[in-house]
Amino acid sequence: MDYTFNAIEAKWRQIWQERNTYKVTEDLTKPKFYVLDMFPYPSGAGLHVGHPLGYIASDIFARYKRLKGFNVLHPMGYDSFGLPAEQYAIQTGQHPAITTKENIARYRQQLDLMGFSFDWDREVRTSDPSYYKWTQWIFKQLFNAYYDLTLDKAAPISSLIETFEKEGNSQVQAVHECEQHFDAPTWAAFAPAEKEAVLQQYRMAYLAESWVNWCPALGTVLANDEIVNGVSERGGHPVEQKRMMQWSMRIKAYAERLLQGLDQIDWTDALKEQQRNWIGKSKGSSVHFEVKDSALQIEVFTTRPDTIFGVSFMVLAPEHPYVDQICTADQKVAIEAYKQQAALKTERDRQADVKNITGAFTGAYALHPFTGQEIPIWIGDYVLASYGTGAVMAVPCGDQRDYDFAKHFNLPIPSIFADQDISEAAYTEKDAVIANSDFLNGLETKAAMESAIAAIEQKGIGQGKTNYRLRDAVFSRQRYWGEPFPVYYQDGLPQLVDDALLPVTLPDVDAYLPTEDGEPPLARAAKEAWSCQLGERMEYNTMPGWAGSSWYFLRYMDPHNKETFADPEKLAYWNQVDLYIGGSEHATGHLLYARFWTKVLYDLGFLQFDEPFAKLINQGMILGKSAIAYMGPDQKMYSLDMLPAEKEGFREVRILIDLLNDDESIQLDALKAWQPQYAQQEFVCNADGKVLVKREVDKMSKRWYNVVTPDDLCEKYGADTLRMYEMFLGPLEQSKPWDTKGITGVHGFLKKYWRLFHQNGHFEVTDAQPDPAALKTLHKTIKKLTDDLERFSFNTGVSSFMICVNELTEQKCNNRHILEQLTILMAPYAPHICEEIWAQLQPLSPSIFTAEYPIFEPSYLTESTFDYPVSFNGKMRYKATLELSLTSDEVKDLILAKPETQKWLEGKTPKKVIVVHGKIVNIVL
RNA sequence: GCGGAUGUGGUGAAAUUGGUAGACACGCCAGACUUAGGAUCUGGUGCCGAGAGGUGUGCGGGUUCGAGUCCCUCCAUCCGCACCA
Repeated sequence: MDYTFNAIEAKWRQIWQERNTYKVTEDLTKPKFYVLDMFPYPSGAGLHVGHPLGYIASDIFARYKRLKGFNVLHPMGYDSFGLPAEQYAIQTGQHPAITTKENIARYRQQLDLMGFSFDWDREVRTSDPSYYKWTQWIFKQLFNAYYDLTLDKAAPISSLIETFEKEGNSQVQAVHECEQHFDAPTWAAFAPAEKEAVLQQYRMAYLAESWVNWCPALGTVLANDEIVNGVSERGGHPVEQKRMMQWSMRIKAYAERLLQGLDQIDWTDALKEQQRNWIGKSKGSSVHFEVKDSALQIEVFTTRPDTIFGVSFMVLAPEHPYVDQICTADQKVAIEAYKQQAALKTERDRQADVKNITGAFTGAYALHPFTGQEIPIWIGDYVLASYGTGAVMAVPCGDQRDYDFAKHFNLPIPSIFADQDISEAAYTEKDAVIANSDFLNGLETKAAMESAIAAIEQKGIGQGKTNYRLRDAVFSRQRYWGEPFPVYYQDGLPQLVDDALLPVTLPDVDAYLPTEDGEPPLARAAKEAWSCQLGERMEYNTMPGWAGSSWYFLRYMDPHNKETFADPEKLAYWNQVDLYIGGSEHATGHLLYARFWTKVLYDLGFLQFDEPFAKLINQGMILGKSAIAYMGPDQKMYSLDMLPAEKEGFREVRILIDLLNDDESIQLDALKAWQPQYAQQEFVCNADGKVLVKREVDKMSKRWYNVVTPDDLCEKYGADTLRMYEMFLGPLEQSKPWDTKGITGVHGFLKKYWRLFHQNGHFEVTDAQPDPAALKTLHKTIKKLTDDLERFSFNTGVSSFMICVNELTEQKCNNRHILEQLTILMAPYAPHICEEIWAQLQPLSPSIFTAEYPIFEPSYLTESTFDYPVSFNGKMRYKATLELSLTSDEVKDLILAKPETQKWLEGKTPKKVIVVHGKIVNIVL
């Protein structure tokens, strides 16, 4: 009987669906386990073999946990708002909802082919109104919250308003940007617009004018992580800085907790380090410098307060608000010229141009807070307006950029480090002894910092301070295909739409582009196209892509709830995601925002956990191997081995990898039929009459013609083979090029497994007592497999199955007990074939996933003897089989008496003999 | 520049606590069976060497009876951040 994988897989896919095998409900009698994949954006290209890699791993783990008796939540859905569908809509006029629906159908079909154990009843789509109703609701909670520093958590804005009414804002400890101080009567006297303007500076979700990355070609604002090398990630359009009224999220308030929280979760160091980097905590001190002949004080932030006596000038960012006020009349022209020059440069140019030192003198001087010395104030574009206070105290002897600036403009470089040479470069290490610094003299960095901060605080000119690089996240986009805000404007003030009117559904528009006067696409919607129409107008912006993905893992717990985003009891039952698998490209985007929202929801009492993902694994990317052919100047296509040494005039063309034979030669007729430009193609063949191509590793993508789809492989080898092969390729975390060649090995293995049950043309197992050799093989495999799964080593798991089947074949084992246990072990990896075998073994059982996971019994592995490797000076020479009951001394004597030992001793007396019981013998000569 | 990861046969890789380097596969070589095979089976396969043997985990050093694994210097590749005060 042959292994007819196509028929078997189709059969079980249907049965699982009919029986709803993978449906899961809350079950308090079982421990829960939540296995989550990063849900995909359903693109028009469909899935390639790289996408399912993580899904296969998580599916294996989910099935394993289920067999182990856990109640496993393993859902899937779609991150279905996004730019590609909108771009397609702009080009074709087709509503993005239609495109999205079609793409989802295709994804579903492909995912089903792979035999995943998702509970599809829990599917979520971020673009579905029943889902984004709750995204809007969460936005409202953020709007109605502020960060209370005394409680160190988010709290309702209503309690802040109460405080304002009682005592104004002078005693309020909160994260805010409000410069204004007011008492209760003043607050009461504020007009509604004034009150709202104040509140906006406290709200977690707030409207403010901010510098944004504006992409004119796309007509929208982009987040930092949507920009790659200064151009938009999608489309590669230029991006410029622009000041605009935007919704933002006060994520900065959570900087410290987002940092601390990393210690509680099991993620890779690489990923944690990326988040730490992004949050960018630095400790130091603020210092105020008085400006000579002026009431102004310039505040700087420094991480090296110990070097304060080394300050010889100050540098402000060209955009710093004080520049115009302090600039002297005779420097006005130079400063204006420099400011204009700096403004012309895009942020990208400013970054690229590290070598060029530019700046201008304002003519003004600051006074050193300790020495009273006059310090020239310069402006320079190496100081960023958006970080710290937009001003630095320059310590040229201790900072290389300050040093370069000083050298370039001939500013003094006083030394404050004992015995350090600063004639060539700044001394940036933190291990020098401070000198020429009054009360800091003779101190080392750490002590000097402490006493400098103490002195600064005592003088009242600053204080010890922690700074974060993390910026508040811009939350509005001028796009169509995203969540509408639950916001309208009344007297120009933003107001929330009442819960009863949610969701505010996406209105139809006549075109998916900004309006003539630059308003977002939603401004095109007719009044009656809106599901509700309040105030003067609705908010025309939509939410960014990360809105829906910041909480989808919560909705899976209770996807159909109409009363709340998820029932508190269900949230409590499923709790954190126990295992999250996805790509590392989301390190500073999605994974940070999801943690942020989780913490806010926790603070507001909606969740019982404040970290969403307890353990996270990044799967590596599967790369494609492009086929590169060479076109000569004569327009002929040359075989790789027929290229002349001089390749002048030759160009590389990528051709579809499906047109290749196994020996990397082109199927010439197929190429001619592929694209019209090759219909009449002539070739320069090699001696074998072939045209060979070069293979190069690229990202797997349609545009490189190197895509391999899971569909073809499922058809040819079956989903079980593909699942196992993807795992067999190597460690999950590692990126690797896709190579289909090895798949026959895995396919052959499944056939060999099948043959264990079908030796005489029909299914046959014996019920006899299993023999010790088979039991040993089985239990060795149980132990190895379980260990491998617990450390997510899926590739070595597959090897263990191969070893097991090889050994059982060798032993001619067709014992029911042994093969049944093996089948359960293998079911997470190859569910279809194992379910089919199981149905033969246990006809009354509804599914192999109701079986019990095999229990490892160590006694089957106990041995009475051991093959001791005997090594001389650490080099293994021969093996000696000895009883394990022997003591180390007895082993030593027996080994020394062996003729092989005498041979290798070459007449010498061993200096030392090391016996590690049950491991090794080493003889030192 | 800073941070992180990786480096082992012709190829993908394994070696979990310092204890037989190269498991398991692919490929290749030889053979069996077959009208035929992209089927199946058997044997071999790190490199050098006829062999005995030597040698071998990016380079160089160290610790150890013993190092792919621990420590130090350097090199290469990939990823992230980057004028962050």
